[in-house]
Amino acid sequence: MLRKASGAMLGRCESAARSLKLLAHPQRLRILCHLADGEKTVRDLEALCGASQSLVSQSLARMRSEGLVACRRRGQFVAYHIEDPRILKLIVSLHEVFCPS
Amino acid sequence: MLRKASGAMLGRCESAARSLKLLAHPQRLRILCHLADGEKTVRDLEALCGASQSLVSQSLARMRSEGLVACRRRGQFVAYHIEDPRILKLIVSLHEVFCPS
DNA sequence: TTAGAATATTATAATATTCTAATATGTTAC
DNA sequence: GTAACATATTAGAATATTATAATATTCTAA
Repeated sequence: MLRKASGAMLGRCESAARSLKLLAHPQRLRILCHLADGEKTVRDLEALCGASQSLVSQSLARMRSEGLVACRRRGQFVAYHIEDPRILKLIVSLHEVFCPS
Repeated sequence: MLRKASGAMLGRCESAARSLKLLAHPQRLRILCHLADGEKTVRDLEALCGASQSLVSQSLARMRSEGLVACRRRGQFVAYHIEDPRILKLIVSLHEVFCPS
């Protein structure tokens, strides 16, 4: 018994895919994994991920514009955290699935 | 306390990102959601997703080449199913996160 | 206010992805 | 065999993504 996909399903897949696209990149995924561990500054993330300042900043900007992360200034630094609780849940799931202990 | 990302983490992010890239597309995500519901033929998926034969077949081929799905011939048809149990888990997680009941 | 460090932005070349159309292959029924 | 249907593959234009380099902004300390 095949039911045509509902409009709701189409929309949810669009939306989920848009978020997933941001996770589907090694650099951004690494950033999110580190943020899942707690707030980090751009500088921290550069060091943790071994990526250039520009790339880290661009990655964060893109994820910020989609509401995945948010930031606040801490003195000289800008500290980022995961803003969307759904993304945090996904990172946890990804860890369970891809990082068996 | 910042620890540099381990080599293992780098590798796992690469691998997870490679899989996620295949989920991060509305058309392919729809296909996977339908397959999570049970085996489907290419023809079924064309109808369910409202996509062209070529596109559905290409999408399936790409996911097949990465081991996400597998297929078997059923008479005149070819029926696909989710092959990688990790992908099935992810689809379930995505449903929990993006499709609140 | 100036220097220097941290972050953001912009432009761009290189590369990858997506979708469509055309064609090929495989299967069943006759 | 051939017709008709199901699936796969190929080629290609349109578009999107990525990483680097260069520059701009924002803050702090002196």
